[in-house]
Amino acid sequence: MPPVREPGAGSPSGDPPGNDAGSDAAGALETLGRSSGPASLILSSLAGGAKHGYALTKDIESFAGVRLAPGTLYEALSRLESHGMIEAVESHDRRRPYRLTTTGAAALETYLQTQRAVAEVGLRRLSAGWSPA
Amino acid sequence: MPPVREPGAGSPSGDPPGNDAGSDAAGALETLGRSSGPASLILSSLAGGAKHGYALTKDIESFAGVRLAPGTLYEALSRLESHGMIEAVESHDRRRPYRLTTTGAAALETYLQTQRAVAEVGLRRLSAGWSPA
DNA sequence: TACCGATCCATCGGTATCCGATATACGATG
DNA sequence: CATCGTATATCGGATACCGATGGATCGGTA
Repeated sequence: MPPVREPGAGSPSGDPPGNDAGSDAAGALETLGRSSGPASLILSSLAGGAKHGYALTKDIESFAGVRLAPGTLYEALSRLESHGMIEAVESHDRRRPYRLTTTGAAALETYLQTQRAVAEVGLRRLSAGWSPA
Repeated sequence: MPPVREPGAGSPSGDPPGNDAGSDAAGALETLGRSSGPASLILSSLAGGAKHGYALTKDIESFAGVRLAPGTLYEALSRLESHGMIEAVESHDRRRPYRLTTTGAAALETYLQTQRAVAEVGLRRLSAGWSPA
């Protein structure tokens, strides 16, 4: 994904139409889930330490206020694993914990920075007054 | 949506002021689109002024690096309109401009604040070191 | 004039994401 | 010993999202 820029700082036609190569971590995250909704929540949760599915559900609910349905959770989990963003941890009881990989951490960081920047653009526009000119 | 809180970690700057929205505007936004991907982008774009569909596509691409497919755009547009988040503006030429409503602006603000806070939780966890303890 | 690329709106079919319900099973608590 | 919280997994349904397609209009230029 190209860097976030706010128009007005004069960049006439700087955007190359050719899309990003897709080989970088941020692009990869975006292919996981249409809007990376559950995926980024799971990765953020695992950034706080390895957890199994049920613990993820509760952690995500506490820090984001979102309760992921079981289907959503396990599907996203296996998708993330097959993309090398997370990996399973050995266990002998019922639980199947997952851990963030280096790839996953890098992808998450880039993604969250973009998310935050985009949110700030919106908030800035709102406080500048959106009423009809 | 419940307030965002990070368990066990002090929040130095991620200080959401007493932001109980009072209305369920934020919750309503979340029902639009699975993860409010395109919807929040459209609303953020309109927060910068009324625009028609094509202009939205280009604006969103410039500030978020995301190109919305036509189908996605017009579907989201009519969904947002039917939920009272945006409204059509009179026009006599080809263009069909839309404008943010008060409801839409309120929902967007709450949503973006949550988004930013959630992103900051993830980033904080990442910089605290996610490697296995 | 004739052409052509950029602008502008809209619909359709396919697909994967997301969800809720359901099934199974273990451990503690009453 | 019944019930609740923990814990994982799968299935079917709904639909958001996407890409392709199809027009129509406008401005520039050869």
